[in-house]
Amino acid sequence: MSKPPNPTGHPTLQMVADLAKVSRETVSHILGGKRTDRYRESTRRRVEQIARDLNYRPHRGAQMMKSGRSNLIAIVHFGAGIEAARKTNQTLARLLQKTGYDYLAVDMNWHDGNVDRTIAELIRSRVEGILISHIQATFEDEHIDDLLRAGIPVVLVNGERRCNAPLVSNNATDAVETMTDQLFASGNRLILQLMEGFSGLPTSQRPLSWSQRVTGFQRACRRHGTWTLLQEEEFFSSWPRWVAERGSGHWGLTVEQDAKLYAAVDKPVYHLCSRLFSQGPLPDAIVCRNDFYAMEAIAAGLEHGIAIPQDLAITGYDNDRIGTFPAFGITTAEQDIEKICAEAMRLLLQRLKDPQAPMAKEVLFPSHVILRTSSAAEAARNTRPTDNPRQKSTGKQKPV
Amino acid sequence: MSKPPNPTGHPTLQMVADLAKVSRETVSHILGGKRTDRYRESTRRRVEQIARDLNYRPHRGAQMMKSGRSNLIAIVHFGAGIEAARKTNQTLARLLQKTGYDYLAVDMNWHDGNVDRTIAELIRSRVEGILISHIQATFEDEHIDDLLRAGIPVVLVNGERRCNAPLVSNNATDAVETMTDQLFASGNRLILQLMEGFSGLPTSQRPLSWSQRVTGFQRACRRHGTWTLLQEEEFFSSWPRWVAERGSGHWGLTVEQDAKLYAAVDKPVYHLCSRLFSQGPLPDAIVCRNDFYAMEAIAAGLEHGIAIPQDLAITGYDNDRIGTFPAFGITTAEQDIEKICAEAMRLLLQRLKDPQAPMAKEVLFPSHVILRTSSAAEAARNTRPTDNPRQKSTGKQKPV
DNA sequence: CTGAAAGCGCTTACAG
DNA sequence: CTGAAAGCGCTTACAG
Repeated sequence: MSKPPNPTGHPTLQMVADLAKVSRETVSHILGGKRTDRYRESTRRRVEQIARDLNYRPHRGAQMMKSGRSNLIAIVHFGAGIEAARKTNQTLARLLQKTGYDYLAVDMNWHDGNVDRTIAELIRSRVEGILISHIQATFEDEHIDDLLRAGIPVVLVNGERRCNAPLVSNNATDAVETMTDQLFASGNRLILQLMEGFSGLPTSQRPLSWSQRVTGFQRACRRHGTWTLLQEEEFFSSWPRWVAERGSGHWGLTVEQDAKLYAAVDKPVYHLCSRLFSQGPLPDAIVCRNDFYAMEAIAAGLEHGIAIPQDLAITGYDNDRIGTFPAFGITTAEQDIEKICAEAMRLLLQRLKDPQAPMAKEVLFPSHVILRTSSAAEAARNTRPTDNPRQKSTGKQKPV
Repeated sequence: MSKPPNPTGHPTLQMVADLAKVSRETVSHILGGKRTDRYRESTRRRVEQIARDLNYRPHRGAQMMKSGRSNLIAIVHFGAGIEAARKTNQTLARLLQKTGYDYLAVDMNWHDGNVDRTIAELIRSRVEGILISHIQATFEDEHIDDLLRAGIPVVLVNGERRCNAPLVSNNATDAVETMTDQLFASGNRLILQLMEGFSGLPTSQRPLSWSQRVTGFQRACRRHGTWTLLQEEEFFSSWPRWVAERGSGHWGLTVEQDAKLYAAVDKPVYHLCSRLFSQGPLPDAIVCRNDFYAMEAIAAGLEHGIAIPQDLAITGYDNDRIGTFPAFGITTAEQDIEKICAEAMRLLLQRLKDPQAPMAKEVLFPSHVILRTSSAAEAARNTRPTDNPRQKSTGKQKPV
């Protein structure tokens, strides 16, 4: 039976069927690519042509309801200000396309921090699985549990641990250890690592990315000398003593900054470095959490006439585009995003196929160190006048 | 009649109704917040409690189908590598939440450049309206028409024009004119503007953001002296002559770079500047398309021992975070993203309410110039040794 | 104040 | 090879 156009004006399967003089079922089969052998070539072509002419698109809601599934996997992310996060999301999307699933992108930064609302929405959309990329603190264990209770499997990609969901991520430990090793090997004796702090929280409960970086740094420091953990204020008050001891050994200091300062877009590393650079003396090197923060240190250095790496070596993490300019040449580490995403996808698909299957709780892939000029690890640095806090330099990079 | 849990395991309205000993309709009304006055307080509370206990979420597909609408507006964007784009998307999302619509975020960068597939998906999801943020060349007039033909209104936000869809954007003309004016007023005589080229395309058909920037630059140049448009190779071959004429007037040159080079993440401005800085002589100032490219010029300058602004002034656009560090201090312009997004939203809602209503084709909001140190517009520059291409500098910023 | 019924647009198992 | 029928999970207009 023919029908008038529906209120939203979108053509329906019925309209295509009427025009083609076949039943709706036939159209559904032909357009869905199922049982195409059952129909005459001429029928098939007629139906396809009419669907095209009408600009017919199946109604996703109706398909979902009838087939009992959404065919949808959600990629939940938290903005994409960091290049590595952007690449992760894109890679996940690309891999997902090959699986035949459609995907829903959910940017938590667009949701006014209302995690509950987002979760309700994901369940409402009946997504069949969820990949959470670079999870942030606002997304807590209970939120994951809400999803799992709704029968939706969750895999965490490249971020922190959460109870009851497997995590596939990079392991920064070895890369940071290698970079720190190189710094000591190049003759640096007093090295700072700048990290966000979590006052009160026992070290064992710190986020994974924090522990990895600190552990890597710590290992290299202990191999060459001594490692110490300091709060920012402790650091500034004890700094002259560390400098005085520089000659007598190798020292690595992890400095914890105020977590709130660090999380806000408030240039925590720039501020610490500015204070340090203007009162001096300088450390030999600074190990930063990522390239973004390394750039803050470089900017502070430029402002205070401190040349990288002549006066001070710097390392980052994540291989951001900004670090590739020779003027900055940030020594960094690159994650194997392709492998990480592929493994995350594999775990999710496996769980979708068999919800009971045993599954790894955590899979970590090592990162690859990229040596550039900022760490001066390639060409050992010249002897330098030490402990001159305000020494000027040319601002010109040594040719590589 | 009671039912077994459905295959996907999600609780249904029926289950809530059964447990509450009421009909499905009652549950629908109560949970939907409609006609709450019709039911006893006790019924309402019982139903709500049971829904919560079951973790019931309505099936979006079923709601869509029954109500005949999706209540969904899509925000289509193209990655968010640029901070201004990120802010635009977030602002749109925030404003959308106030309207009662849900939204669907579609990142075109996740779609392997397959615009047709994305459009099919948007129609399939029966979105009721679409906001396209920072539209790129791959999304063409015909794509917009496909959406309009499906009865879905489209509003373009902060990007380029497309036939048949209104555009709400910023107008860079005045801001670029102001920045260029300031450069001339500070004593600069030979100024370059670096832009992506569109070889063959008549100037009138260039993208809006191109025309605005070039027009603004042109106006300031014409007021102070002469303006010329050059292709990159023409520029390099004629450069010595321009330098020779510097003393005799004020000159503005817009240099068109290879569009493909410019679009790819291949540091076009960095490469041009490196070539220019290594062969010299220097211009007095360079006007860049945005802060991102201004940073490329600064990086090239640092590499070649050219200090900003002592040896060369630079301006950008879009007020990116990187430009706020005193070491870079990029003079820039900031869009009124809040106003732009609010107006775009207004247009879309108006069209949704009345598809026939007459509507502005284009609404442009001026940008606000932010003077920083890179343009040396605040403190007139010192007299400088001209035409010394490899002159070294301290790399240290003048204190502001 | 409450409930029975119709139906949105599809897909699939089944009958012919 | 093709079609009639059932039904997914909701909402709404309507009857009581």
